[in-house]
Amino acid sequence: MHGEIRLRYLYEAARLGTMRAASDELNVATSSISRQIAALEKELGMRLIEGGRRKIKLTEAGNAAFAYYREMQAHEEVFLSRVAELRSIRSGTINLAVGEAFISDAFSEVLQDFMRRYPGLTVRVKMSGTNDAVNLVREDEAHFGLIFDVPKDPKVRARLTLSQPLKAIVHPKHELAGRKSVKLGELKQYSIGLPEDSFRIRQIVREAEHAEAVFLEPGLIANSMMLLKDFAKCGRGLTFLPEFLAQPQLSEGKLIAIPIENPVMNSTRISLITRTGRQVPNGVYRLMLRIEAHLKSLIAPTG
Amino acid sequence: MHGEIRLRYLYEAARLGTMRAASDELNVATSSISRQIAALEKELGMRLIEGGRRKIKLTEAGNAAFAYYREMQAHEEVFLSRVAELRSIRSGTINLAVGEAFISDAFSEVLQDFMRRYPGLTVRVKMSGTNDAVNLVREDEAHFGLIFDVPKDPKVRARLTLSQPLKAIVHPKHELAGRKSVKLGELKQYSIGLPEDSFRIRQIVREAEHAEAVFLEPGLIANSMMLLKDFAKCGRGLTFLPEFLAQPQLSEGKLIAIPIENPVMNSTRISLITRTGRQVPNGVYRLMLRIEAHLKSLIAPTG
DNA sequence: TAATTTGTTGCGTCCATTGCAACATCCCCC
DNA sequence: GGGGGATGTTGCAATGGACGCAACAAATTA
Repeated sequence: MHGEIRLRYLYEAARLGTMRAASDELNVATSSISRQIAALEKELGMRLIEGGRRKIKLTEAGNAAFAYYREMQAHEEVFLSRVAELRSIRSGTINLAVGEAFISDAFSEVLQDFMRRYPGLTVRVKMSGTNDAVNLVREDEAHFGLIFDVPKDPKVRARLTLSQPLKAIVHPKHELAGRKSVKLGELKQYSIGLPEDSFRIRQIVREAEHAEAVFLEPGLIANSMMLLKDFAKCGRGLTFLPEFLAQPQLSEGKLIAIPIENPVMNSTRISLITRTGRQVPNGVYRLMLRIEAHLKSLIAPTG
Repeated sequence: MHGEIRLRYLYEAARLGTMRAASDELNVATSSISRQIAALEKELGMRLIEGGRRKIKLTEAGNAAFAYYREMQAHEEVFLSRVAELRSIRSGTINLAVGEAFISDAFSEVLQDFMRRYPGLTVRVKMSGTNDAVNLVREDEAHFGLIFDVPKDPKVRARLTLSQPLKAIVHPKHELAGRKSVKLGELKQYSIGLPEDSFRIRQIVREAEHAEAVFLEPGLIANSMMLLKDFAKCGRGLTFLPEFLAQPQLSEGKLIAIPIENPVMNSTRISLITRTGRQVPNGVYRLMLRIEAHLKSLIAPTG
């Protein structure tokens, strides 16, 4: 039934007592009111108003229609206000896909700062491997993504790409601490912490190993960057991380980053990606700008 | 917004994944789908589907619209089934206005028998004075009414009118029990039970008293016919009731009805009334027929 | 009973929705 | 990497429903 107007007319007529009052209120001819109500009655196969009287009085079916319309009205109102909320960035959900390498103190600080500024916004962060993150972005499951790589998929575009070599991260008192750079082969003798196979970092390390025909035996395999960082921080061994991930500790001198003489490890980049051609909501756009600024400020002075 | 179709199209398109599938499902041109969705987006001032992709993917606002439509759909379904129920007499409410004189065992038996036959129907009985009952019928607050009178209001029509004189009701062992008839004046010496002033019966009795210049002092004033009947039944005194109200006891010989030699008391009638020109629902009509039959069967053999 | 108000019906008009067709774009598969 | 198929979008004409005006019937009020 396409009886939205029909119901509306019935409702107003019943509410105001006469069709003419309703027609006045709605700025339509009385005949329309009469016709639409009649049509609705025909459609439902029942009388909705008591016949043969002047003032409008609803039958039981009429009352049901009346109540139904009012309820529908309330729901519509809720819906519209929800849309209005969404339109004015004050509400909504931002879906964010971040690759393995981004969960750091500084990053969550940026996030929390943003959320403090837009209290109505919900930011949902999905941490996953780089590949998964790309998929999430391509399928519009995430508004944008942060990955430790540069996208090859044509459906995914990088808004920002920053060079971010993998470096050897060690404790200041570590044997290698003073070195300006190291070769991959030299590291065999040290205790090494590496992420799981599913992590892009691990794959890159593997590529580098392969290129130099070196095989590194990790002493620690973890699925948490934090854990690997802590592993280095307590001096037990070294790990490979993009510099920005260890930024605060590097500044404070609690950790040291040593460049690695290997083309693969040095050509890595991080990207902020969106689906090609996608127009993101306002709130999402702001968070994107914020994160871009953060990444630039973090990386520019360093590398 | 007259966006019922718009929402429907959006819903189907989202549900089926493509506009074409939706157009196929809905038997409309794909262009309509596209246009209506675009119109809805313009109306709401937001994008509802993710742009620049093949398969339809809803934005957050789109999801809100989707959920809204589904909910609305559910409500409509409920409404329609409610109407269907009402249409097939199986459900609904019958509003019944009965005057003072009708609350008897036999009457409630008829009612209960009817309700047993139509379990979905709700019968709401409003007992009141005759005047109130007439008003309820005139204002469509009651589908029909049973009154101890004949209506004078042109807006109210009597479907059935039966003569039903007020008689003196006494116990078989009462002093008057053997009499074929009595005059009003003779009753002064007996204990009499009468209803309250608001009852039509009382008014009629008062008219009769006035006509014969007699004043009856009631020993019992009650607002319950049942109570008055019991008053007579236990032999304490007499009361005035229309015969049919004491029917079962009269048949069983537990009470005796004595005609009164007074034109006012003998010209009283009961009526089944409806509002002039009103077309009553099917269920109501059946109950009406049932009650008419009951009244006729009750009264015809007696008088 | 006359006057006023209210709901209903006939007829011509207007606007939204539709279908068809051409087009731009995208995706898949060879 | 290039065609073939599918998808969404836009232009144009046609259809149909809602509308307004006006005359009418019914009912309430004076």
